Amino acid sequence: MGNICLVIETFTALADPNRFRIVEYLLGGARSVGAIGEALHLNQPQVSKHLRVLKEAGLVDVEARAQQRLYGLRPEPLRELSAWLERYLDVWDERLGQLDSVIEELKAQDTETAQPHARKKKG
Amino acid sequence: MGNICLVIETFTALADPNRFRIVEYLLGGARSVGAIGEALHLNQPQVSKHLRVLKEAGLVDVEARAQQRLYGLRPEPLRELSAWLERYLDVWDERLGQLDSVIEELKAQDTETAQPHARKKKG
DNA sequence: GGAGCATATTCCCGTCAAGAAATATTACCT
DNA sequence: AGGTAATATTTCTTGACGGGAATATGCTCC
Repeated sequence: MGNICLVIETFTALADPNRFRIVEYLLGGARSVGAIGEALHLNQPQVSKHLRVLKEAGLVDVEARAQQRLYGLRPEPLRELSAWLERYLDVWDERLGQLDSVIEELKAQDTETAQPHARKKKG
Repeated sequence: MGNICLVIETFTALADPNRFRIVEYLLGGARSVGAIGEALHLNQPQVSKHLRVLKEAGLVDVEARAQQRLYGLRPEPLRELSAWLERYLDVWDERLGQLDSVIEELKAQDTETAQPHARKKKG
């Protein structure tokens, strides 16, 4: 299980609309601070500050290129998020499965009257 | 593509540690307000307020049971979140694939000197 | 219908974070 | 080294949010 605090930090970082837009924009590839600001109509200090938060959350990393810095996405936090999410999706799928088995059981009981040949899945 | 604002709303709702804890707790099944407060050491008004936010984000729903109300998780927002996430994971897997093909290409160029028999993948 | 429990809402306060403008830092070029 | 472009940081203000206490609503049972 990945550390929970990191997931919350990811949520916090992505809860801000402008940071979310930055991340979405960076999905197209690493970009400079100026390019981000121009594309998203944000002034430069805002972009730098948001990138700072994203960097502290591990969502982006920097690569110096001449006098500008390219920010690009880092997969790790969203992979952790995915791992966290999976626990929930699994539980729901499981519950669906239980529902299925209940349905199956009902069907089995139906056919049981016709043919004495039913099986149960779980113990 | 699910609506983006909903994903941000999900992030916002889960960015608060106590709301996050509530959601984690509810993964074990629907619980009453009092049970949540007792389990997580939160006083009742806080729990109600956090549940309100979670409900407005669609993360929980309520079922009245006698004089108490049972709050349970709703799968939809986290499924949407999963769909959003998949775009990112796909891109990264894709890039890994490209990296693989680059490596393959380099290998091919290596063998090209030995045997004149190399192939390229992409046009 | 009143008593009592479970939950929801309101009010107030402290804190924190985002936005804007100005300034500081860094790196490249000549 | 000075000039300039790109980025980072600071300061300030303001609005939003969480926590606590008190109060309001709703439901059940007698």
